[in-house]
Amino acid sequence: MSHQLSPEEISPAGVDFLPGLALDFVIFGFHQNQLKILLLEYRNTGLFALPGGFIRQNENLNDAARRVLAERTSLTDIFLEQFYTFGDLARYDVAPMRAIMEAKGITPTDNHWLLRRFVSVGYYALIDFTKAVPIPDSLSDTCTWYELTALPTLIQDHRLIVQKALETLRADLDRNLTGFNQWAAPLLSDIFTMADLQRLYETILGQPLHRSSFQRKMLSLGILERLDKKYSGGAHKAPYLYRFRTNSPVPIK
Amino acid sequence: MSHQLSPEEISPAGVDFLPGLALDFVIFGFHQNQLKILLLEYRNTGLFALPGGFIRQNENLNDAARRVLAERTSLTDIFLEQFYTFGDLARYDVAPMRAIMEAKGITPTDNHWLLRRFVSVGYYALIDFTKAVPIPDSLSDTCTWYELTALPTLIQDHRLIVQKALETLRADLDRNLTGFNQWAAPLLSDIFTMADLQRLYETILGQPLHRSSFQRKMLSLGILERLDKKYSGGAHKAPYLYRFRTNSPVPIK
DNA sequence: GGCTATTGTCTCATTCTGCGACAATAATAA
DNA sequence: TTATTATTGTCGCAGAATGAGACAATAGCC
Repeated sequence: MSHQLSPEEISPAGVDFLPGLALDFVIFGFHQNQLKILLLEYRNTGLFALPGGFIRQNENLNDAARRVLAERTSLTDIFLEQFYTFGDLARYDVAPMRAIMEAKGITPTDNHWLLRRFVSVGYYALIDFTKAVPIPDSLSDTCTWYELTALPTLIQDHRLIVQKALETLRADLDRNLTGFNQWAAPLLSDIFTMADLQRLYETILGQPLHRSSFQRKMLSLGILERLDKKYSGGAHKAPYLYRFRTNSPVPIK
Repeated sequence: MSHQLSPEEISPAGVDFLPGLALDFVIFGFHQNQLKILLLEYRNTGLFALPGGFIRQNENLNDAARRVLAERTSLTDIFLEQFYTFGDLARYDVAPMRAIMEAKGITPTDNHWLLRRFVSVGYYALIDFTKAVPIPDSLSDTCTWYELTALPTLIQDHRLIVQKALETLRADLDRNLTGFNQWAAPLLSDIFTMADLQRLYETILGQPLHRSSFQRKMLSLGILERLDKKYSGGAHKAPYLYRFRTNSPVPIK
Protein backbone atom coordinates (compact mmCIF):
# COMPACT_ATOMS: atom_id res chain seq x y z
CA MET A 1 0.00 0.00 0.00
CA SER A 2 0.91 3.60 -0.29
CA HIS A 3 -0.46 6.87 0.97
CA GLN A 4 -2.59 9.82 0.20
CA LEU A 5 -1.69 11.64 3.38
CA SER A 6 -0.89 15.25 3.80
CA PRO A 7 2.53 15.75 5.46
CA GLU A 8 0.87 16.68 8.74
CA GLU A 9 -0.84 13.35 8.80
CA ILE A 10 2.33 11.33 8.56
CA SER A 11 3.75 11.93 11.98
CA PRO A 12 0.62 11.62 14.13
CA ALA A 13 -0.87 8.22 14.64
CA GLY A 14 -3.05 8.37 11.54
CA VAL A 15 -5.84 8.39 14.03
CA ASP A 16 -8.54 9.25 11.52
CA PHE A 17 -7.92 6.03 9.61
CA LEU A 18 -8.80 2.44 10.28
CA PRO A 19 -5.57 0.98 11.68
CA GLY A 20 -3.74 -1.83 9.94
CA LEU A 21 -5.93 -1.74 6.87
CA ALA A 22 -4.94 -0.27 3.53
CA LEU A 23 -6.06 -0.11 -0.08
CA ASP A 24 -3.94 -0.90 -3.11
CA PHE A 25 -4.88 0.08 -6.63
CA VAL A 26 -4.02 -1.36 -9.98
CA ILE A 27 -5.21 1.40 -12.27
CA PHE A 28 -5.07 0.17 -15.83
CA GLY A 29 -4.84 2.86 -18.45
CA PHE A 30 -5.69 2.16 -22.07
CA HIS A 31 -5.23 4.26 -25.17
CA GLN A 32 -4.47 3.31 -28.76
CA ASN A 33 -3.12 -0.20 -28.32
CA GLN A 34 -1.25 0.66 -25.15
CA LEU A 35 -1.95 -0.76 -21.72
CA LYS A 36 -0.29 0.95 -18.79
CA ILE A 37 -0.61 1.09 -15.05
CA LEU A 38 -0.14 3.96 -12.69
CA LEU A 39 2.88 3.80 -10.36
CA LEU A 40 4.34 6.04 -7.71
CA GLU A 41 8.06 6.67 -7.56
CA TYR A 42 9.98 7.69 -4.47
CA ARG A 43 12.93 9.84 -5.38
CA ASN A 44 16.33 9.06 -3.90
CA THR A 45 15.20 5.56 -3.17
CA GLY A 46 14.64 3.99 -6.59
CA LEU A 47 11.49 2.45 -5.20
CA PHE A 48 8.24 2.04 -7.11
CA ALA A 49 4.86 1.17 -5.68
CA LEU A 50 1.20 0.92 -6.51
CA PRO A 51 -0.96 3.84 -5.44
CA GLY A 52 -2.67 3.15 -2.16
CA GLY A 53 -4.56 4.69 0.66
CA PHE A 54 -6.40 4.28 3.89
CA ILE A 55 -10.00 4.14 5.02
CA ARG A 56 -11.46 6.85 7.20
CA GLN A 57 -13.23 5.86 10.38
CA ASN A 58 -16.63 6.95 9.07
CA GLU A 59 -16.29 5.95 5.46
CA ASN A 60 -17.48 2.92 3.53
CA LEU A 61 -14.68 0.73 2.19
CA ASN A 62 -15.75 1.20 -1.42
CA ASP A 63 -16.19 4.94 -0.93
CA ALA A 64 -12.67 5.17 0.42
CA ALA A 65 -11.44 3.41 -2.69
CA ARG A 66 -13.28 5.86 -4.91
CA ARG A 67 -11.95 8.81 -2.94
CA VAL A 68 -8.32 7.71 -3.11
CA LEU A 69 -8.59 6.93 -6.79
CA ALA A 70 -9.96 10.42 -7.40
CA GLU A 71 -7.03 11.87 -5.48
CA ARG A 72 -4.53 9.98 -7.64
CA THR A 73 -6.16 10.47 -11.04
CA SER A 74 -8.40 13.53 -10.61
CA LEU A 75 -11.20 11.35 -11.95
CA THR A 76 -14.39 11.04 -9.97
CA ASP A 77 -17.08 8.43 -10.41
CA ILE A 78 -14.76 5.71 -11.56
CA PHE A 79 -15.81 2.10 -12.02
CA LEU A 80 -13.82 0.13 -9.47
CA GLU A 81 -13.68 -3.58 -8.83
CA GLN A 82 -12.43 -5.18 -5.66
CA PHE A 83 -10.51 -8.33 -6.50
CA TYR A 84 -8.59 -9.70 -3.51
CA THR A 85 -7.42 -8.94 -0.01
CA PHE A 86 -3.75 -9.50 0.73
CA GLY A 87 -2.82 -10.39 4.27
CA ASP A 88 0.46 -12.26 4.42
CA LEU A 89 2.88 -11.21 7.10
CA ALA A 90 5.75 -11.48 4.64
CA ARG A 91 4.20 -8.88 2.37
CA TYR A 92 5.10 -6.04 4.64
CA ASP A 93 8.82 -5.43 4.67
CA VAL A 94 9.51 -2.31 6.73
CA ALA A 95 12.84 -1.46 5.11
CA PRO A 96 11.46 0.17 1.93
CA MET A 97 8.90 2.18 3.86
CA ARG A 98 11.54 3.39 6.29
CA ALA A 99 13.78 4.38 3.37
CA ILE A 100 10.90 6.27 1.78
CA MET A 101 10.16 8.18 4.95
CA GLU A 102 13.80 8.97 5.65
CA ALA A 103 14.22 10.23 2.08
CA LYS A 104 11.39 12.61 2.95
CA GLY A 105 13.27 13.82 6.04
CA ILE A 106 11.13 11.88 8.49
CA THR A 107 12.79 9.61 11.02
CA PRO A 108 10.06 7.27 12.20
CA THR A 109 10.17 5.48 15.50
CA ASP A 110 10.29 1.70 15.32
CA ASN A 111 6.61 1.36 16.05
CA HIS A 112 5.45 4.19 13.81
CA TRP A 113 2.04 3.24 12.48
CA LEU A 114 3.22 3.24 8.88
CA LEU A 115 5.85 0.66 9.73
CA ARG A 116 3.42 -1.79 11.22
CA ARG A 117 1.73 -4.61 9.44
CA PHE A 118 -1.03 -3.82 6.95
CA VAL A 119 -3.69 -5.98 5.41
CA SER A 120 -4.54 -4.53 2.05
CA VAL A 121 -7.68 -4.67 -0.06
CA GLY A 122 -6.92 -4.72 -3.78
CA TYR A 123 -8.99 -2.80 -6.32
CA TYR A 124 -8.57 -2.34 -10.03
CA ALA A 125 -9.92 0.18 -12.52
CA LEU A 126 -9.66 0.62 -16.26
CA ILE A 127 -9.68 4.10 -17.75
CA ASP A 128 -8.43 6.07 -20.71
CA PHE A 129 -5.03 7.22 -19.53
CA THR A 130 -5.18 10.42 -21.55
CA LYS A 131 -8.09 11.58 -19.43
CA ALA A 132 -6.41 11.25 -16.05
CA VAL A 133 -4.18 13.83 -14.42
CA PRO A 134 -1.93 11.72 -12.18
CA ILE A 135 -1.03 13.37 -8.90
CA PRO A 136 1.60 11.89 -6.55
CA ASP A 137 0.74 11.53 -2.89
CA SER A 138 2.57 13.23 -0.07
CA LEU A 139 5.28 10.59 0.23
CA SER A 140 5.98 10.06 -3.45
CA ASP A 141 7.55 12.31 -6.02
CA THR A 142 5.99 11.18 -9.25
CA CYS A 143 2.84 9.41 -10.31
CA THR A 144 3.31 8.10 -13.81
CA TRP A 145 1.96 5.63 -16.32
CA TYR A 146 4.19 2.63 -17.09
CA GLU A 147 3.80 0.13 -19.89
CA LEU A 148 2.50 -3.10 -18.41
CA THR A 149 5.10 -5.02 -20.37
CA ALA A 150 7.98 -2.97 -18.92
CA LEU A 151 7.28 -2.40 -15.27
CA PRO A 152 10.09 -1.43 -12.91
CA THR A 153 10.68 -3.57 -9.84
CA LEU A 154 7.96 -2.92 -7.30
CA ILE A 155 8.16 -2.97 -3.53
CA GLN A 156 6.64 -5.65 -1.34
CA ASP A 157 4.19 -7.98 -3.08
CA HIS A 158 3.00 -5.39 -5.55
CA ARG A 159 4.07 -7.44 -8.56
CA LEU A 160 1.79 -10.23 -7.41
CA ILE A 161 -1.05 -7.77 -6.91
CA VAL A 162 -0.66 -6.52 -10.46
CA GLN A 163 -0.67 -10.08 -11.75
CA LYS A 164 -3.85 -10.98 -9.91
CA ALA A 165 -5.55 -7.77 -11.02
CA LEU A 166 -4.70 -8.46 -14.65
CA GLU A 167 -6.08 -11.98 -14.44
CA THR A 168 -9.31 -10.68 -12.96
CA LEU A 169 -9.59 -7.88 -15.51
CA ARG A 170 -9.21 -10.35 -18.36
CA ALA A 171 -11.60 -12.91 -16.94
CA ASP A 172 -14.35 -10.37 -16.27
CA LEU A 173 -13.90 -8.10 -19.26
CA ASP A 174 -17.17 -8.96 -21.01
CA ARG A 175 -19.14 -8.52 -17.83
CA ASN A 176 -17.57 -5.21 -16.83
CA LEU A 177 -17.25 -3.62 -20.24
CA THR A 178 -20.35 -1.48 -19.87
CA GLY A 179 -19.26 -0.49 -16.38
CA PHE A 180 -15.95 0.85 -17.57
CA ASN A 181 -17.75 3.15 -19.95
CA GLN A 182 -20.77 4.45 -18.14
CA TRP A 183 -18.94 6.79 -15.79
CA ALA A 184 -17.70 10.32 -15.99
CA ALA A 185 -14.56 9.54 -18.01
CA PRO A 186 -15.47 6.70 -20.34
CA LEU A 187 -12.84 4.25 -21.47
CA LEU A 188 -13.76 4.62 -25.11
CA SER A 189 -15.13 7.81 -26.59
CA ASP A 190 -18.88 8.12 -26.40
CA ILE A 191 -19.31 6.56 -29.83
CA PHE A 192 -16.82 4.18 -31.35
CA THR A 193 -16.32 1.65 -34.10
CA MET A 194 -16.10 -2.11 -33.81
CA ALA A 195 -12.41 -1.82 -34.69
CA ASP A 196 -11.87 0.49 -31.71
CA LEU A 197 -13.47 -2.07 -29.45
CA GLN A 198 -11.43 -4.89 -30.92
CA ARG A 199 -8.19 -3.00 -30.33
CA LEU A 200 -9.21 -2.59 -26.69
CA TYR A 201 -9.82 -6.31 -26.33
CA GLU A 202 -6.64 -7.31 -28.09
CA THR A 203 -4.55 -5.01 -25.96
CA ILE A 204 -6.02 -6.21 -22.70
CA LEU A 205 -6.04 -9.88 -23.56
CA GLY A 206 -2.61 -9.62 -25.12
CA GLN A 207 -3.52 -11.58 -28.23
CA PRO A 208 -4.98 -10.94 -31.68
CA LEU A 209 -8.62 -11.79 -32.29
CA HIS A 210 -10.41 -12.72 -35.49
CA ARG A 211 -12.40 -9.82 -36.83
CA SER A 212 -15.64 -11.48 -37.84
CA SER A 213 -15.87 -13.72 -34.79
CA PHE A 214 -15.23 -10.74 -32.58
CA GLN A 215 -18.00 -8.74 -34.21
CA ARG A 216 -20.43 -11.62 -33.90
CA LYS A 217 -19.61 -12.11 -30.23
CA MET A 218 -19.85 -8.44 -29.31
CA LEU A 219 -23.22 -8.05 -31.01
CA SER A 220 -24.49 -11.19 -29.28
CA LEU A 221 -23.70 -9.72 -25.88
CA GLY A 222 -26.55 -7.31 -26.45
CA ILE A 223 -24.76 -4.39 -24.86
CA LEU A 224 -24.15 -2.38 -28.02
CA GLU A 225 -26.45 -0.01 -29.83
CA ARG A 226 -25.71 0.51 -33.49
CA LEU A 227 -26.04 4.08 -34.70
CA ASP A 228 -27.17 4.64 -38.22
CA LYS A 229 -24.54 7.29 -38.81
CA LYS A 230 -21.31 6.56 -40.53
CA TYR A 231 -17.74 7.59 -40.30
CA SER A 232 -15.62 9.98 -42.33
CA GLY A 233 -12.10 8.84 -41.95
CA GLY A 234 -9.98 6.81 -44.34
CA ALA A 235 -10.12 5.85 -47.97
CA HIS A 236 -12.34 2.83 -47.55
CA LYS A 237 -15.76 1.66 -46.52
CA ALA A 238 -17.13 3.60 -43.55
CA PRO A 239 -17.81 1.58 -40.41
CA TYR A 240 -20.91 1.75 -38.28
CA LEU A 241 -20.65 3.59 -35.02
CA TYR A 242 -21.75 2.08 -31.74
CA ARG A 243 -22.40 3.15 -28.22
CA PHE A 244 -23.14 1.18 -25.08
CA ARG A 245 -26.76 0.66 -24.32
CA THR A 246 -28.05 2.19 -21.15
CA ASN A 247 -29.77 -0.49 -19.12
CA SER A 248 -27.97 -3.12 -21.12
CA PRO A 249 -28.99 -6.62 -20.16
CA VAL A 250 -26.53 -8.42 -17.97
CA PRO A 251 -24.91 -11.16 -20.08
CA ILE A 252 -25.88 -14.60 -18.86
CA LYS A 253 -23.04 -16.99 -18.22
CA MET B 1 -18.31 -11.41 12.02
CA SER B 2 -18.38 -13.53 15.11
CA HIS B 3 -15.85 -14.74 17.62
CA GLN B 4 -13.69 -17.59 18.62
CA LEU B 5 -12.54 -15.92 21.83
CA SER B 6 -12.16 -17.46 25.21
CA PRO B 7 -14.21 -15.58 27.85
CA GLU B 8 -11.08 -13.97 29.23
CA GLU B 9 -10.39 -12.47 25.87
CA ILE B 10 -13.72 -10.72 25.61
CA SER B 11 -13.27 -8.06 28.22
CA PRO B 12 -9.66 -7.01 27.51
CA ALA B 13 -8.97 -5.02 24.39
CA GLY B 14 -8.44 -8.06 22.19
CA VAL B 15 -4.90 -6.83 22.00
CA ASP B 16 -3.52 -9.93 20.37
CA PHE B 17 -5.71 -9.41 17.30
CA LEU B 18 -5.54 -7.03 14.39
CA PRO B 19 -8.03 -4.30 15.34
CA GLY B 20 -11.08 -3.58 13.22
CA LEU B 21 -10.57 -6.56 10.96
CA ALA B 22 -12.57 -9.77 11.09
CA LEU B 23 -13.21 -12.95 9.15
CA ASP B 24 -16.60 -14.31 8.17
CA PHE B 25 -17.16 -17.86 6.98
CA VAL B 26 -19.77 -19.42 4.79
CA ILE B 27 -19.13 -23.08 5.41
CA PHE B 28 -21.16 -25.10 2.97
CA GLY B 29 -21.89 -28.64 4.03
CA PHE B 30 -23.00 -31.25 1.52
CA HIS B 31 -24.30 -34.75 2.01
CA GLN B 32 -26.81 -36.81 0.05
CA ASN B 33 -28.62 -34.09 -1.89
CA GLN B 34 -28.56 -31.67 1.01
CA LEU B 35 -26.74 -28.36 1.08
CA LYS B 36 -26.42 -26.66 4.44
CA ILE B 37 -24.40 -23.93 6.03
CA LEU B 38 -23.04 -23.62 9.53
CA LEU B 39 -24.60 -20.97 11.76
CA LEU B 40 -24.10 -19.87 15.33
CA GLU B 41 -27.07 -19.18 17.56
CA TYR B 42 -27.05 -16.89 20.56
CA ARG B 43 -29.46 -18.11 23.17
CA ASN B 44 -31.90 -15.66 24.76
CA THR B 45 -31.45 -13.34 21.83
CA GLY B 46 -32.92 -15.24 18.87
CA LEU B 47 -29.95 -14.05 16.84
CA PHE B 48 -28.15 -16.10 14.22
CA ALA B 49 -24.79 -15.33 12.65
CA LEU B 50 -22.10 -16.75 10.43
CA PRO B 51 -19.05 -18.13 12.22
CA GLY B 52 -16.28 -15.60 12.31
CA GLY B 53 -12.99 -14.77 13.89
CA PHE B 54 -10.04 -12.48 14.12
CA ILE B 55 -6.48 -12.41 12.89
CA ARG B 56 -3.56 -12.64 15.30
CA GLN B 57 -0.86 -10.02 15.09
CA ASN B 58 1.72 -12.50 13.84
CA GLU B 59 -0.45 -14.66 11.65
CA ASN B 60 -1.04 -14.70 7.91
CA LEU B 61 -4.59 -13.80 6.89
CA ASN B 62 -5.20 -17.14 5.21
CA ASP B 63 -3.68 -19.02 8.13
CA ALA B 64 -6.03 -17.23 10.49
CA ALA B 65 -8.93 -18.32 8.33
CA ARG B 66 -7.76 -21.92 8.45
CA ARG B 67 -7.27 -21.77 12.21
CA VAL B 68 -10.75 -20.37 12.91
CA LEU B 69 -12.38 -22.85 10.58
CA ALA B 70 -10.62 -25.67 12.42
CA GLU B 71 -11.91 -24.29 15.72
CA ARG B 72 -15.48 -24.25 14.42
CA THR B 73 -15.55 -27.58 12.61
CA SER B 74 -12.68 -29.56 14.15
CA LEU B 75 -11.43 -30.05 10.59
CA THR B 76 -7.88 -29.12 9.78
CA ASP B 77 -6.41 -28.64 6.34
CA ILE B 78 -9.60 -27.39 4.77
CA PHE B 79 -9.77 -25.92 1.28
CA LEU B 80 -10.78 -22.29 1.76
CA GLU B 81 -11.50 -19.62 -0.80
CA GLN B 82 -11.52 -15.92 -0.10
CA PHE B 83 -14.33 -14.29 -2.07
CA TYR B 84 -14.94 -10.69 -0.97
CA THR B 85 -14.17 -8.12 1.69
CA PHE B 86 -17.13 -6.33 3.24
CA GLY B 87 -16.54 -2.82 4.50
CA ASP B 88 -19.74 -0.82 4.58
CA LEU B 89 -20.36 1.25 7.68
CA ALA B 90 -23.98 0.19 7.68
CA ARG B 91 -23.04 -3.46 8.03
CA TYR B 92 -22.07 -3.09 11.65
CA ASP B 93 -25.09 -2.52 13.81
CA VAL B 94 -23.98 -2.55 17.45
CA ALA B 95 -27.36 -3.47 18.90
CA PRO B 96 -27.23 -7.21 18.18
CA MET B 97 -23.67 -7.51 19.42
CA ARG B 98 -24.53 -5.68 22.62
CA ALA B 99 -27.53 -7.96 23.11
CA ILE B 100 -25.33 -11.00 22.59
CA MET B 101 -22.78 -9.83 25.13
CA GLU B 102 -25.39 -8.84 27.69
CA ALA B 103 -27.08 -12.22 27.32
CA LYS B 104 -23.69 -13.63 28.28
CA GLY B 105 -23.58 -11.48 31.39
CA ILE B 106 -21.11 -8.98 30.01
CA THR B 107 -21.93 -5.29 30.07
CA PRO B 108 -19.62 -3.71 27.54
CA THR B 109 -18.66 -0.07 27.61
CA ASP B 110 -19.78 2.01 24.65
CA ASN B 111 -16.36 1.87 23.05
CA HIS B 112 -15.72 -1.81 23.74
CA TRP B 113 -13.63 -3.11 20.87
CA LEU B 114 -16.26 -5.65 19.84
CA LEU B 115 -18.77 -2.83 19.40
CA ARG B 116 -16.61 -0.86 17.05
CA ARG B 117 -16.67 -1.02 13.31
CA PHE B 118 -15.25 -4.09 11.59
CA VAL B 119 -14.19 -4.70 8.03
CA SER B 120 -14.63 -8.37 7.31
CA VAL B 121 -12.92 -10.70 4.87
CA GLY B 122 -15.29 -13.36 3.56
CA TYR B 123 -14.20 -16.98 3.01
CA TYR B 124 -16.14 -20.00 1.94
CA ALA B 125 -15.50 -23.72 2.22
CA LEU B 126 -17.32 -26.84 1.06
CA ILE B 127 -17.14 -30.01 3.12
CA ASP B 128 -19.08 -33.12 3.93
CA PHE B 129 -21.18 -32.02 6.88
CA THR B 130 -21.19 -35.48 8.42
CA LYS B 131 -17.45 -35.23 8.93
CA ALA B 132 -17.41 -31.99 10.90
CA VAL B 133 -17.94 -31.67 14.61
CA PRO B 134 -19.36 -28.15 14.96
CA ILE B 135 -18.25 -26.34 18.09
CA PRO B 136 -19.81 -23.01 19.15
CA ASP B 137 -17.50 -20.17 20.06
CA SER B 138 -17.37 -18.53 23.45
CA LEU B 139 -20.18 -16.08 22.77
CA SER B 140 -22.59 -18.46 21.07
CA ASP B 141 -24.55 -21.37 22.40
CA THR B 142 -24.96 -23.62 19.40
CA CYS B 143 -23.17 -24.18 16.15
CA THR B 144 -25.49 -26.04 13.81
CA TRP B 145 -26.10 -26.89 10.17
CA TYR B 146 -29.07 -25.21 8.52
CA GLU B 147 -30.62 -26.02 5.17
CA LEU B 148 -29.62 -23.33 2.71
CA THR B 149 -33.21 -23.10 1.54
CA ALA B 150 -34.50 -22.45 5.04
CA LEU B 151 -32.10 -20.13 6.79
CA PRO B 152 -33.19 -18.15 9.84
CA THR B 153 -32.84 -14.40 9.78
CA LEU B 154 -29.20 -13.46 10.17
CA ILE B 155 -27.67 -10.45 11.84
CA GLN B 156 -26.02 -7.58 10.03
CA ASP B 157 -25.28 -8.18 6.35
CA HIS B 158 -24.75 -11.92 6.76
CA ARG B 159 -27.54 -12.79 4.34
CA LEU B 160 -25.74 -10.83 1.63
CA ILE B 161 -22.48 -12.56 2.47
CA VAL B 162 -24.12 -15.97 2.07
CA GLN B 163 -25.56 -14.91 -1.26
CA LYS B 164 -22.22 -13.75 -2.61
CA ALA B 165 -20.48 -16.88 -1.37
CA LEU B 166 -23.04 -19.09 -3.09
CA GLU B 167 -22.61 -17.25 -6.37
CA THR B 168 -18.84 -17.65 -6.18
CA LEU B 169 -19.09 -21.31 -5.21
CA ARG B 170 -21.33 -22.00 -8.21
CA ALA B 171 -19.23 -20.03 -10.67
CA ASP B 172 -15.96 -21.66 -9.64
CA LEU B 173 -17.16 -25.18 -8.96
CA ASP B 174 -15.36 -26.86 -11.87
CA ARG B 175 -12.12 -25.15 -11.02
CA ASN B 176 -12.22 -25.87 -7.30
CA LEU B 177 -13.66 -29.37 -7.39
CA THR B 178 -10.32 -31.09 -6.96
CA GLY B 179 -9.43 -28.66 -4.19
CA PHE B 180 -12.48 -29.54 -2.15
CA ASN B 181 -11.47 -33.16 -2.21
CA GLN B 182 -7.74 -33.27 -1.76
CA TRP B 183 -7.64 -32.33 1.91
CA ALA B 184 -7.98 -34.19 5.14
CA ALA B 185 -11.77 -34.55 5.06
CA PRO B 186 -12.73 -34.95 1.42
CA LEU B 187 -16.10 -33.75 0.20
CA LEU B 188 -16.88 -37.03 -1.51
CA SER B 189 -15.62 -40.35 -0.27
CA ASP B 190 -12.25 -41.34 -1.63
CA ILE B 191 -13.81 -43.21 -4.52
CA PHE B 192 -17.22 -42.39 -5.92
CA THR B 193 -19.52 -42.95 -8.87
CA MET B 194 -20.47 -40.50 -11.59
CA ALA B 195 -23.96 -40.41 -10.09
CA ASP B 196 -22.51 -39.30 -6.75
CA LEU B 197 -20.72 -36.48 -8.49
CA GLN B 198 -23.82 -35.48 -10.41
CA ARG B 199 -25.87 -35.29 -7.23
CA LEU B 200 -23.23 -32.97 -5.79
CA TYR B 201 -23.45 -30.68 -8.81
CA GLU B 202 -27.22 -30.68 -8.93
CA THR B 203 -27.49 -29.84 -5.27
CA ILE B 204 -25.02 -26.98 -5.45
CA LEU B 205 -26.29 -25.52 -8.69
CA GLY B 206 -29.88 -26.03 -7.63
CA GLN B 207 -30.98 -27.54 -10.93
CA PRO B 208 -31.16 -30.96 -12.59
CA LEU B 209 -28.50 -31.86 -15.14
CA HIS B 210 -28.65 -34.26 -18.05
CA ARG B 211 -26.86 -37.46 -17.28
CA SER B 212 -24.95 -38.13 -20.45
CA SER B 213 -23.90 -34.53 -21.00
CA PHE B 214 -22.72 -34.35 -17.43
CA GLN B 215 -20.61 -37.47 -17.80
CA ARG B 216 -19.05 -36.18 -21.00
CA LYS B 217 -18.23 -32.84 -19.42
CA MET B 218 -16.73 -34.31 -16.27
CA LEU B 219 -14.50 -36.68 -18.20
CA SER B 220 -13.38 -33.85 -20.47
CA LEU B 221 -12.16 -31.85 -17.48
CA GLY B 222 -9.40 -34.40 -17.13
CA ILE B 223 -9.51 -34.42 -13.34
CA LEU B 224 -10.99 -37.88 -12.88
CA GLU B 225 -9.29 -41.23 -12.85
CA ARG B 226 -11.46 -44.19 -13.70
CA LEU B 227 -10.88 -47.27 -11.58
CA ASP B 228 -11.41 -50.64 -13.17
CA LYS B 229 -13.30 -51.94 -10.20
CA LYS B 230 -17.03 -51.98 -10.05
CA TYR B 231 -19.76 -51.46 -7.55
CA SER B 232 -21.94 -53.84 -5.63
CA GLY B 233 -25.06 -51.94 -4.77
CA GLY B 234 -28.47 -52.24 -6.39
CA ALA B 235 -30.23 -54.52 -8.78
CA HIS B 236 -28.81 -53.02 -11.92
CA LYS B 237 -25.69 -52.44 -13.94
CA ALA B 238 -22.69 -51.59 -11.79
CA PRO B 239 -21.14 -48.17 -12.33
CA TYR B 240 -17.47 -47.42 -12.65
CA LEU B 241 -15.76 -45.88 -9.68
CA TYR B 242 -13.68 -42.73 -9.93
CA ARG B 243 -11.25 -40.79 -7.88
CA PHE B 244 -9.66 -37.39 -8.38
CA ARG B 245 -6.32 -37.40 -10.09
CA THR B 246 -3.43 -36.15 -8.09
CA ASN B 247 -1.67 -33.42 -10.08
CA SER B 248 -4.76 -32.98 -12.16
CA PRO B 249 -4.27 -30.49 -14.93
CA VAL B 250 -5.83 -27.09 -14.29
CA PRO B 251 -8.82 -26.77 -16.60
CA ILE B 252 -8.27 -24.08 -19.21
CA LYS B 253 -11.01 -21.53 -19.56
C1' DG C 1 -33.90 -67.70 -15.60
C1' DG C 2 -36.64 -63.67 -16.32
C1' DC C 3 -37.39 -58.87 -14.55
C1' DT C 4 -36.00 -54.15 -13.68
C1' DA C 5 -33.57 -50.10 -12.57
C1' DT C 6 -29.35 -48.04 -13.65
C1' DT C 7 -25.33 -47.37 -16.41
C1' DG C 8 -22.00 -46.56 -20.49
C1' DT C 9 -22.08 -45.18 -24.86
C1' DC C 10 -23.85 -43.81 -29.24
C1' DT C 11 -26.33 -40.82 -32.28
C1' DC C 12 -28.54 -36.84 -33.89
C1' DA C 13 -29.90 -32.05 -34.00
C1' DT C 14 -28.69 -27.64 -32.58
C1' DT C 15 -25.66 -24.14 -31.37
C1' DC C 16 -21.20 -22.04 -30.97
C1' DT C 17 -16.55 -20.84 -32.84
C1' DG C 18 -12.59 -20.31 -35.89
C1' DC C 19 -11.61 -18.80 -40.18
C1' DG C 20 -11.73 -17.49 -44.69
C1' DA C 21 -14.40 -15.41 -48.85
C1' DC C 22 -16.62 -11.77 -51.04
C1' DA C 23 -19.04 -7.87 -52.29
C1' DA C 24 -19.79 -3.00 -50.74
C1' DT C 25 -17.81 1.37 -50.25
C1' DA C 26 -15.42 5.93 -49.12
C1' DA C 27 -11.73 8.68 -49.88
C1' DT C 28 -7.78 9.42 -52.83
C1' DA C 29 -5.32 9.52 -57.09
C1' DA C 30 -5.38 9.63 -62.04
C1' DT D 1 -15.25 11.08 -63.95
C1' DT D 2 -13.11 6.80 -63.18
C1' DA D 3 -9.81 3.59 -61.22
C1' DT D 4 -7.55 2.21 -57.07
C1' DT D 5 -7.20 0.55 -52.44
C1' DA D 6 -7.81 -0.40 -47.71
C1' DT D 7 -11.37 -1.48 -44.71
C1' DT D 8 -15.91 -3.03 -43.50
C1' DG D 9 -20.38 -5.97 -43.03
C1' DT D 10 -21.91 -10.25 -43.77
C1' DC D 11 -22.18 -14.86 -45.40
C1' DG D 12 -20.81 -19.70 -45.51
C1' DC D 13 -18.50 -23.66 -44.12
C1' DA D 14 -15.98 -26.96 -41.15
C1' DG D 15 -15.20 -28.45 -36.73
C1' DA D 16 -16.17 -28.37 -31.80
C1' DA D 17 -19.28 -28.13 -28.07
C1' DT D 18 -23.83 -28.96 -26.10
C1' DG D 19 -28.70 -30.63 -25.25
C1' DA D 20 -31.38 -34.53 -25.38
C1' DG D 21 -32.88 -38.92 -26.29
C1' DA D 22 -32.11 -44.11 -27.63
C1' DC D 23 -30.43 -48.48 -26.69
C1' DA D 24 -27.96 -52.35 -25.35
C1' DA D 25 -25.40 -54.14 -21.23
C1' DT D 26 -25.78 -55.78 -16.69
C1' DA D 27 -26.15 -56.85 -11.52
C1' DG D 28 -28.90 -58.10 -8.18
C1' DC D 29 -33.68 -59.50 -7.00
C1' DC D 30 -37.68 -62.59 -7.21
